[in-house]
Amino acid sequence: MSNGTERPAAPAPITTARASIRDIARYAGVSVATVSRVLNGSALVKPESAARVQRIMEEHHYLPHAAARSLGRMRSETIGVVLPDIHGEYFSGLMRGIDAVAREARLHVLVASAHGSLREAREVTQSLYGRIDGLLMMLPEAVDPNEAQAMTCGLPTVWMNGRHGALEGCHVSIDSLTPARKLTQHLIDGGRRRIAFISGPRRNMDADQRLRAYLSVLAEQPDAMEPLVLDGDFSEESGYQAGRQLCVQPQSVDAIFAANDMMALGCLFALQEAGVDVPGQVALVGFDDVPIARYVNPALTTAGVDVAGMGGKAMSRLIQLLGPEPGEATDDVFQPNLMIRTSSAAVNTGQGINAENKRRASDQR
Amino acid sequence: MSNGTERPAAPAPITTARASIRDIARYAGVSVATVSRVLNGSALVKPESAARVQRIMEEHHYLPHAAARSLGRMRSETIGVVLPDIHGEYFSGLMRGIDAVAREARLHVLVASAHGSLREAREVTQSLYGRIDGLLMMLPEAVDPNEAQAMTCGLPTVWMNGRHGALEGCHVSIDSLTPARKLTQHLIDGGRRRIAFISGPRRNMDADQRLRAYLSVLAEQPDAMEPLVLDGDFSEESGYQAGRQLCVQPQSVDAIFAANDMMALGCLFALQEAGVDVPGQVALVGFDDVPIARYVNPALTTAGVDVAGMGGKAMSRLIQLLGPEPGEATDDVFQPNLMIRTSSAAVNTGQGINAENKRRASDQR
DNA sequence: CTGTTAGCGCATTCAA
DNA sequence: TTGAATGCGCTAACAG
Repeated sequence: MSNGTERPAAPAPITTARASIRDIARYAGVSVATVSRVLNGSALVKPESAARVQRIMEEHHYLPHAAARSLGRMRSETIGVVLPDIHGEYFSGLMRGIDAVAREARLHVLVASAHGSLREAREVTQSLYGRIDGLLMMLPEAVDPNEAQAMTCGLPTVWMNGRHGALEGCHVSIDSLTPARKLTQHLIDGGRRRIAFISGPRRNMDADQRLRAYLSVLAEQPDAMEPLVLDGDFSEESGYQAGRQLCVQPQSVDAIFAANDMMALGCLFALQEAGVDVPGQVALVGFDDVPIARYVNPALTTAGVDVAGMGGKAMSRLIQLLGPEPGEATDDVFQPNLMIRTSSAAVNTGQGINAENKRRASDQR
Repeated sequence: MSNGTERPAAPAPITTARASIRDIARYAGVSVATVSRVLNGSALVKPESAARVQRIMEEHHYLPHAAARSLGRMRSETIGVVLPDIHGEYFSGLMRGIDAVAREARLHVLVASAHGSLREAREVTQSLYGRIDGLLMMLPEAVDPNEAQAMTCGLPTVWMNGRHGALEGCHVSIDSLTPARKLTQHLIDGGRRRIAFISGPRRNMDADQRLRAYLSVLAEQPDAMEPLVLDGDFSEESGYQAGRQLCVQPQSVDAIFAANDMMALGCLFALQEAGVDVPGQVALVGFDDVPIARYVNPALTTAGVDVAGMGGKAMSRLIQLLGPEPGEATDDVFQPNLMIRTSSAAVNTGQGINAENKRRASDQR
């Protein structure tokens, strides 16, 4: 490419190796520095020169080489996003929020999934070094703060969803504890006492908070039954299975708290298949407020989590971190709103309650 | 950083500017080339030297700088993925498929959304130049083939979902036409004649194929009603609205074909809210087979689209394109499987059919 | 097996 | 307002 010493006229075919800044400089009859200046919008260029350079660049379909530029200015204008996995509405919502803010700041986004593994998270993050200016991190599970700190490779980092021990730095997260407590309490307030819980993935920090909230509220409620926890993994399939399992002896339970909406929906369909009336016989609540939650029948009570908002906030914070005024460590916590809908209507207002359930609920109130 | 001339002992704190390859070379008492060799696993290094270099690298938390490496070898080990937008299961499924293959090949993934705009797709792609080795492209709408070609910036590209005119190059897509025809025919075979269609976004290539399939099958069916197309945009909300609209005069329609599942689900919930029996009074089919489709009640008939599979295939093809044997232009078309479920059960087997519908359906068969 | 040398494409002093 | 020179961190011949 471009070893000629004269100024060729024909624009390079765009499928071929592209012109470099030197070629443009030569064609335009200026120095490389000048081309670099117009590239970066420097004011110290004579308008005519600038125009000529511009024209030549267009004629040759010139594009600056990002890697070279990165190396020169030690900045890639790219942010790395490391996530536990790539699944469903949660992932897409997060990415949408991140992308919206990144685009505004003309930043690129490099996504990497840890595939649920801490080791992979570490590896992938290291291989990002030199390719990104900052990091948005969400680990599949809690780790030692030193370990977490080491994983950033010294890059400016905003942690999402969950503090790792006493880890310093900037955090953005969604509180699960409070709304999960409220949801459990809401079921109790509705006259439910025999509440089952469908858990999320083991070691997942959100799932864990939700479970703990459920357990703690039950513990404070003397006339509630012993906790009943069914295994789930956040998939509708696992919710469906849990629902079927509960249908074997539906009388033993009058409410179900699923750790996320997809499982709640799977569970709902299992219950309906078995002819169990929701919320008449069994109340049901989820977590996340996925778009479909309000459309199902009965509409699903849940906690409205603004994942996109959190992603956007994380990106904003990171951008500030990269700027001249990084500021102190921050910790932004998003509070979900409770979306009380039909699936958790109180027993005395529910329809089609069978006598036994009704009696028991009244007895215990 | 690293201007010393001797060999310091203390490992650099990882929060500080990191050591470069030169520093490591100096500390290890070898040349930069040797360090580079162990970095790239060259066999031409004496084991002892390699071990020593390895140790020094670890002690200093050395990480090679990706941008520098990119520049040196003119390869970034990164793939750019340009998508029309970042929404829902479709996006996450696609990314999951892409990521799975990319990870195997130790490639990074840079995502960029065009936010529905062709202009933005062009801009973002250009700004990716020098940062990526290849491109996975999915445009928000069909464009002129030259235009499309120009947008690649000469980068090896695999096009996803939809050929732009006579554009050459590698394509991977999912056929919507055939399954959409089959779904329409399936409704007719089930005794339905008054079939409405809920459309997707204007100019979307998939949505367009599905609509055309619906129209063409109806045109071939002399005793079917005139096409009735309601506007939608692929969101459950728009499906819900369309469903409500249809409920105003439910007798006028005995089947609904929604251009995707989310709209079908929104529509289903609107119908149920209005007390319309599905599939008794109205049959319903969607497209995509989102995870939830099989769990709703009645389970949704749809076309099973393997987006993750398509994404993975696109990535595989691109990897080949980047290798020593790029091969000829290819065109892989994925055929969705029809998932016939309860929501489209034939009229004579449906339950709770009202007399009027039953009569009409029989008359027309 | 190892070191020396010369880039990769661009940004950025420092002079002019 | 411009150009020449130097360097970013690493790779890749080539010579030893």
